[in-house]
Amino acid sequence: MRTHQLVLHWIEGQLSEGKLAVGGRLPAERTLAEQLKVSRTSVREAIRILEAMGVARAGVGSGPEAGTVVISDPTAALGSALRLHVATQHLPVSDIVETRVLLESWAAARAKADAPELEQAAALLDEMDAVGRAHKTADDFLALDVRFHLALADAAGNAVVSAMMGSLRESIQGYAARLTGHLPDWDATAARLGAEHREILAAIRNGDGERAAKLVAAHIEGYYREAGVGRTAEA
Amino acid sequence: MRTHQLVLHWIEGQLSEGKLAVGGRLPAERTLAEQLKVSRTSVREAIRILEAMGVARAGVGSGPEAGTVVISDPTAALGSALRLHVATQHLPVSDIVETRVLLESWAAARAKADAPELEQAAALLDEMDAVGRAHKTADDFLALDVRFHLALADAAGNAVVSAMMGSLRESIQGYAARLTGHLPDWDATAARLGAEHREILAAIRNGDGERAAKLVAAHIEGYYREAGVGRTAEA
DNA sequence: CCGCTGCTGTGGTCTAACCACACTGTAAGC
DNA sequence: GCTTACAGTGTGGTTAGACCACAGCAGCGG
Repeated sequence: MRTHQLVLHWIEGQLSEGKLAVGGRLPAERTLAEQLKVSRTSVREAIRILEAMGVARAGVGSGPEAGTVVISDPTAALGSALRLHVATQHLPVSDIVETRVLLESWAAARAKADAPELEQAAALLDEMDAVGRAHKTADDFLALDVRFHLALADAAGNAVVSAMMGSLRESIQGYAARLTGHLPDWDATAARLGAEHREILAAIRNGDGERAAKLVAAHIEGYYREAGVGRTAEA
Repeated sequence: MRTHQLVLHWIEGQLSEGKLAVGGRLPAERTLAEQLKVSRTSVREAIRILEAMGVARAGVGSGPEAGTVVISDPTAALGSALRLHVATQHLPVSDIVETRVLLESWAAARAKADAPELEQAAALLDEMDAVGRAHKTADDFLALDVRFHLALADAAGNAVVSAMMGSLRESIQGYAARLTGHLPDWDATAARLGAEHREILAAIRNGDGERAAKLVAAHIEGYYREAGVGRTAEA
C-alpha cells in the first residue's frame, strides 16, 4: 500500500468513526505528517484526492476559511470524474443524456407537490423570462435552466439522485452550451422551453407525477434532438 | 489557479484533443514537469487525482506495466467518492439503495433479450448454486451476486448507468456484507435470492422488460428489508 | 482610540536526493 | 552457441528541507 493511501485510509476511518465530521478541520499538514510518521508530501497527496472527491477544502492563511476542513460536495466529485471520462471518449454523451432523462423523470414523478424547492424553481422561471425580455445570451438562460432542473431533482428528496443529476449536467455543460449554436432560432426555443418548464412545474404541484415525468422526458429529449446530439462531436 | 490544476488542465486538454487516448502513456513525471515548467511534486499531485478519478494508472519499473498509462474506470472514481461521502454521513444508505433500485429496474426493463452479457449472468447463477451446495460463506455468494447484477446492468448498454450501478454497489459493499449477519437463516435467503435471480433472467430473455423491472425492484427491496437497512448504523 | 507592524501558523511550491522496481543489454561462464 | 549473472537505465515512490504568500492577531506607537 502506498503511503498516501495510508493517510487516506486513516482519514476515512476518522470520518466513519465520527471523530471527523463535516465542518470539522483536519490537523495541519505538518502535524498530520508527524502523527502518521509520513512525509508532508504524502499527506498532501491524500488531501489532493479528498479535495477532488469533494470531501475536503484547503485554505491558506488563518481564520475560519483557513486550514483543511471537511465538506460534502458529492456533485463536484462525480461531475469532474464524468467530465474526464467523457474527454477520454469512453462515456458517450448520448448515454449521459439518457441517464439524465431517467433520473430526472424519476425525480419529477417522485417530487412532493408541496416541496419548498418548488418555490425556488418557480422563482427561477420568472428570472428566465426576464432574461428573455432583456435579450441576454443563451448562456444566462442555460445557467438558470440548470438550477431549475436541479431544484426539481432536489424536490424528490434523494441526495444521491440529486448529486448524480448535478454531476451529469456539469459533465456535459460545455457540450450543451455549444449545442445552442446549432439552433435555428434561439428566442423561439427559449420561449418553448419556458412554457414546458411551467407545464412540468404545474404537473408536479397538481400531484400528477406521472404526467410530470413524461413532460420532463419529452422536454429533455426534445431539446437535444432539436440541437442535434452528436453533431458537435467533431467541433 | 494552483499549479497541479494547470497540469490537470493540460492533460484533460490532451485527452479532449485525442492526443492522449485510453491505453496511451503520459510523459514521464520528470519530463512532464520540465515541459510544463512546474515541479515534479505538482505533476505528481495531478496524477494522484487522475488515479483517483479512474483515468490513469501508475506503475513502477519498466515494461508494459510501467509508467503512467491512461485507463478508463469510471466505476472506481464514482465508487470511492460515494463511499467517502457515505462515511461523512451526508449520503444516507437508504438513498443509495433507492437509487440502485431505480437504475437497476430501468436496466432490466431495457436489457436486450439476446444480449451476450446474459450468457455470463446465467453462468454466474450456476456458480452461485455451486457455492450453496459447498456451504461456502455468504461473502462468496455476495461477490457473485454483485457480478450478476452488474451483468444485467451491462446488458442495457448504457455505460453511464453501468458505471453508476457498480459504484453504488461498491460504496455500500461493506455495509451489505455486514447485513448478512442480521439474517435469521442465510441458506434459506440464498435459495430465495437464487430463485428470484432466475425469474428475473427468464423475464428479460422473454422480452418482458416490464415484469423484469418489477421483479428486480422487489428483489432488492426485499433483501434490504429482510436484512434491515439502518439497523447496523451503530455497529 | 486608531492604525501600523511584526509575529505566527496555514497551505502552496520547489529542489534535490535516495529508494525499489522491472526490464535490457552485455559479458562471463559453460 | 547457449545460458546465466550482473551492471545499467528509466520508471514511479518517498523523503527532507527550504522558501513563499496569505490571513489573522497581538502589541506597539501615534
